[in-house]
Amino acid sequence: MTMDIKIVDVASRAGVSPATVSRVLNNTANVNAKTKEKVMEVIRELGYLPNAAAKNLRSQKTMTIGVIVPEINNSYYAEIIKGIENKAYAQKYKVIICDTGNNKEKELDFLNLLINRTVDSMILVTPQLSEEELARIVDMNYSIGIVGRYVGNGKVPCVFTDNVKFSKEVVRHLVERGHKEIVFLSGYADAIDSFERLEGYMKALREHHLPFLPELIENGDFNERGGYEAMKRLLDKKVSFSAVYAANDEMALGVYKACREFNIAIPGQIAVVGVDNDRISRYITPKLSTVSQPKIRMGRAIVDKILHQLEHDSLKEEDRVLVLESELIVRESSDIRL
Amino acid sequence: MTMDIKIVDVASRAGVSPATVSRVLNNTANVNAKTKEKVMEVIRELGYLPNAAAKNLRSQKTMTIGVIVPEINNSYYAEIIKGIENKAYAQKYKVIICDTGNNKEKELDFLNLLINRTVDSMILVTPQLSEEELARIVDMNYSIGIVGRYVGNGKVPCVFTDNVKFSKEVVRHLVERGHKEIVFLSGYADAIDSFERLEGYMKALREHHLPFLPELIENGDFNERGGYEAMKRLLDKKVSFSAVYAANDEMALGVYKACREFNIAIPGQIAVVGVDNDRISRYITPKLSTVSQPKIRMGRAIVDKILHQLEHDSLKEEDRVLVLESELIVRESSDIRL
DNA sequence: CTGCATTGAGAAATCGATTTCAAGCATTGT
DNA sequence: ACAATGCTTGAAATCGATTTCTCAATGCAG
Repeated sequence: MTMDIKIVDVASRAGVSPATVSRVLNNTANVNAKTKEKVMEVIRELGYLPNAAAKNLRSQKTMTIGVIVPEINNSYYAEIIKGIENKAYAQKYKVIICDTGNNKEKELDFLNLLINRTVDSMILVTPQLSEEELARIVDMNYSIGIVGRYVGNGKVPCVFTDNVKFSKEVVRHLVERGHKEIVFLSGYADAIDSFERLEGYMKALREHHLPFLPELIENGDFNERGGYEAMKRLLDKKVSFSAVYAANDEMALGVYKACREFNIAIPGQIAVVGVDNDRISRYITPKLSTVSQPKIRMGRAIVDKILHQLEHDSLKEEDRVLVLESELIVRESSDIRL
Repeated sequence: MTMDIKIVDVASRAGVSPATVSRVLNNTANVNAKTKEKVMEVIRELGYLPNAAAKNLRSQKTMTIGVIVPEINNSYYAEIIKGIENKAYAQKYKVIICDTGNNKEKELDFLNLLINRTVDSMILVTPQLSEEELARIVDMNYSIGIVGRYVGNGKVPCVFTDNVKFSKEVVRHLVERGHKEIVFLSGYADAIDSFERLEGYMKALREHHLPFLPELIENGDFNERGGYEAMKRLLDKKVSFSAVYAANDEMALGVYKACREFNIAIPGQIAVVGVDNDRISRYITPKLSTVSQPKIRMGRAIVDKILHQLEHDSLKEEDRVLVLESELIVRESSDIRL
């Protein structure tokens, strides 16, 4: 064990009381300039750093926020985390992470860090919890923030992109390229993102006076494999279609794989569009059209809101919800006139 | 503010002293079965969780480890973090992360969390710090672990793959395919990985009785752009070569880009091999030959060693260092006879 | 039935900071 | 010259758990 240096050590060496050292350290009251100088000198000399646990206990703050993501090794979440960490660090906060691996148990367990005061606030990225479950936490006056979905509760800051809006844009783009039979490849059927993207898809169809054909909807799981299998089921069904809108790039990769296997040309025979602007979308052949979301900015933004709320104990409703713009990036996989 | 439940609340409600509640909670001494049952019931009833700061302060432990990586949104580091987080969680530890963005200042600053006892241990992934700097920390009896490079100091657990060994394998593979003039694209010239990969490259040349030509070495920065520019410099120099061994996949992507621009066929005119088995390497055309490292396992392994050392206050030398096997994956970009 | 070991549980000390309370001293105004 | 005010500072309380110390009650052997 290291023999750590404590505030009393600094105090006695500087010939003052611990209270004074604390005052110098935190600039929390006037201290004679000379005394202050002496104390600071001793602090430097001994390389003193205040014990975190003691500080946390007394101040009832930890300067730490927790982040819960489904999968940390997925560029979408990794970038959001980067945004969160960078902003947090700039505000002197630390970040504890939890990779749930889509395990709701772990998500719930991790929320205990909020209750036992390990963290001051918790950011949930596309949580599995329902609105009611979130509400219960907030009602106990714990601070949480959500990334990736809208939350009705008037106290929960949230940051996300408008799934409905960009989905409509994707469909419009495909329609403009002459497509009339467009498949929608959903993610988890119960995920809010899937739902909203489907909603945008349907609204766009209506706006363009195209019929909604239920057989053109298939469920995946947001993973490559799910996209691959969904695509094979579609091909088996022998329904006719000329374009696929996959709820994310991962599933679009699955579509690519299936097409390669069945010798279907992209975009010659089938156009493909994904969502997320995963790095791979730019490198794969043909380059994948996709929707880019400002992931790092989303991370930074939620931290902003949470810390504002923590410090001011409130947030105006118009500041609570932030809808960030997403952008349709048309690349080779859909850029062809039918 | 929530009115948190404290141990005294549980105690009074159960008609016992806080000491007894603590004993029940931590199984640290005999408690009458009946009393114990009653206490546990009250704990469940009130949903009591012990305040973390108080616990940390008294027990001088935080059950938290810090992780410092250069870039969290880079699949290589993200996977290592995943391994760390998963293993840590299984052992009831939390993980605080730091994304330095290759900023040594931030790396040093973050190490203070070790000194102020925010974390029990710190894992550095390919740190910028020198052996001496690391030694200084360890000599003050702080616990650290290293991923991605060997450390001489007899107290620092480290986990890595043998750069020299797999570099020799890469060169052997290229030589077997008939290449004699092989470029080595280094990462940061001062990074340990660059150095060791270069060493392996040189040793392999010697073993195969090939001359070492300094003009075939170029420096990059481990990023795509660096690889791209290095490749252009090489082409400018008009030296002759038929293969490129890039110190990581990122730089190999840069090589791809340069080749596309100059209409050089891969692998027809130039073979390319990278390192890391980045997800993209499998999706890009032509598929990139690369070296895969067991990233998640590396993360899990370092946590194992650190916690063992924390608990037993020692580690046998043979347990301190772990060299994991890497695997050369030959794909299209190099799989052709010259 | 006495003496000694064992079990069970409370009172109080402790971890290392911050903050309140009170007081000493100097300065200013009348 | 004396009260009032402001500036510094230290002593002690506090945050909420864990752990040591102590002692009462019980069990068991002789």
